[in-house]
Amino acid sequence: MKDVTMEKIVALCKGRGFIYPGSEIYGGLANTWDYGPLGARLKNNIKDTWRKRFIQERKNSYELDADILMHPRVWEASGHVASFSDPLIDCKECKMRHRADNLINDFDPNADADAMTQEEMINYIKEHKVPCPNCGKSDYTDIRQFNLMFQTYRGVTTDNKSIIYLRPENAQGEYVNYLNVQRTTRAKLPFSIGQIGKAFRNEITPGNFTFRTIEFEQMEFQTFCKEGTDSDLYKYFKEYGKKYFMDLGLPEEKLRFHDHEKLAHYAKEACDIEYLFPFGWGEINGTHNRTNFDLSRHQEYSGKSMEYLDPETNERYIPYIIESTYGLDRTVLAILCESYDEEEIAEGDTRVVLHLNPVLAPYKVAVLPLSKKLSEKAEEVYSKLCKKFMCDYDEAGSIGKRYRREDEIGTPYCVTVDFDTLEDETVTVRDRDTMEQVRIKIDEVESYIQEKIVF
RNA sequence: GCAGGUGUAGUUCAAUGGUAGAAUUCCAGCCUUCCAAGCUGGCUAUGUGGGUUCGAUUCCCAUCACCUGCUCCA
Repeated sequence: MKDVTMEKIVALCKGRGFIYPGSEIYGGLANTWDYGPLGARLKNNIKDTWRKRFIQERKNSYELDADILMHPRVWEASGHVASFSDPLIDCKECKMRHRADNLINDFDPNADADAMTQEEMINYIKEHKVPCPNCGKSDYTDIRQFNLMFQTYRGVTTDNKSIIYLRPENAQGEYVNYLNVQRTTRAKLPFSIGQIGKAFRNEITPGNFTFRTIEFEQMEFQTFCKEGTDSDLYKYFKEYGKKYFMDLGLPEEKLRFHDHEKLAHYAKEACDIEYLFPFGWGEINGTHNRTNFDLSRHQEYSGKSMEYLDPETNERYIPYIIESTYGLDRTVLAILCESYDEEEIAEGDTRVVLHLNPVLAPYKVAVLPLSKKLSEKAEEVYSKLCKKFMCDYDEAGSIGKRYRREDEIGTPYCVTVDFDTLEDETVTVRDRDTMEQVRIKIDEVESYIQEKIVF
C-alpha cells in the first residue's frame, strides 16, 4: 500500500471521469464538483446499497422523495432561520472577522446581545467603543447577516414575503410528511422514513475536495418512536451505521465514533461516525436523538396536530425521532480514498488499482478482444453481458495496457476474447485483485460474476 | 476571511517583450496470441478581464482557481 494523498485522488477523479471541478471552463466555482460518468455510477451504486440496507431489508421502513423547496415557515419552526444566521462584522484595522453578538457578550457578559436588533448591536459597539480582540482598535464595518441557508425568491417580486430557501437539511421533509406516511402505510411505531436527496449550505470554509461543498447529497433515515425507547434506538442505529460502512469496504480501524458534547439546538444525544481520510478524521455519518423537538415545533407553528394515536393504549403523543444521516458525497470520497492503491508488480512497474467492492464498481465487467481481428466476437460477448451488468469495451492498445486502465477505475472483472474463443466459445476472466485468470464458457460468465457481487 | 506562493496541451514540465517545445496521455494505421512493448502519423495549451507597449504568454492591476500556514465553523 502506497501513500494515499488527496492530490492523487483528485488527479485520478478528474483524469478518469469520476469527479470534475464545477463550471471548470469558467475558472471553476469554489466548492462545487460535478460527477462524471464513473462518479455518477459509483454514487448511484452507493445509493442502491443504502436503499437495500435501510429500506428494503428493514421492516417498517419507507422511502420518501420530498421537495427541496419547502414553505418558509418550516425553517422558522425548525430553528434554522434563527440559529443558522450569524451577524458578521469586520475590523477595518486588522481585517479580522467577528460575530457581532459574540463581540458584545465577550465585552460585557451582562449585555444581552441575543436580544438586540442589528441596529442596536451597531449602536452598542459604537457607544462603548468595543475593542477588536485582535488589534484593540474599534473601527468596524457594518453588520452583515450571514445565513448558512441559501435563499431565493419565488414569483416575480423580490420582497420579503416571497423568500424561499433551499433546504439546509433534508429531515424536515420527513417530519412534515410523517403523518401522511404513517396513515398511508398504516405503520405502527416505531417506523422509519428514509430519503436520498440534495441539501445546500452557504459554507464559506473551503473543503477538502468534495468533503465540504455548498451543495451536497444526503442519505438519511428518520425513526419515529415512543419516548423511552429513543435512547436504545439511538445506540442501535450508531452501530447499524458503522456496520453499513464496513460492509461497503471501510475497515473498522479507520472508523470511530465521536460523541458530541456541545449539542445542536434540537438534539438530546448526538454522535458522528468518522473515517480516517488522508487529511485526518472526518464525519461521514451523524446520528442524533432529536427528541420530539421538531414535531412539537411544527405542531406549534402549523397549528396542526402532530400526535400519533397509539392503537394499543389509545394514548396520543408526539413521537421522538432518531435521525441518522449519511453524507453521500463524503461516502464516495471515503470509498475512493480507501480503495486507492499503487502496487509494484515488478521492479519499477506499478499499477494503480481501485480495490472497490464489486457492488460499487462503476463497471462490473470489461470486454477486451486480444486482437482487433476479434472485434466481432467480442462485440457479441459485450452485447450479451451488458444486458446484465454495466460493461466497458476496449480494444485500443496492448492487452496489458487495457488491464491497467480497468484496474485504475476499479473494474473487478475483465473478459478477454482470444482466437480460441472462436473455436470453443470460452473466454478468460481475469480478477482485478488477484490477477488470477479462469477459463470458462461464454454462457457461464454472467453467473460466475453475479455470484461474486454480493451485498 | 487573513498572509504567502502558483496558474503554459488531458497530465507533468520547458522557453520567450516579436503569438511557444518536449515527455506522457489520447486518436488513427502497421505490428502484436494475456499484464503500461515497438514503428509511423495526428489532435491538443499560455485561467479570465483590463492596463502599459508598435507588439504581452512574459511587465503592471484586478479577478477566479489551486497549494501552504493561520482563523472560523457544521
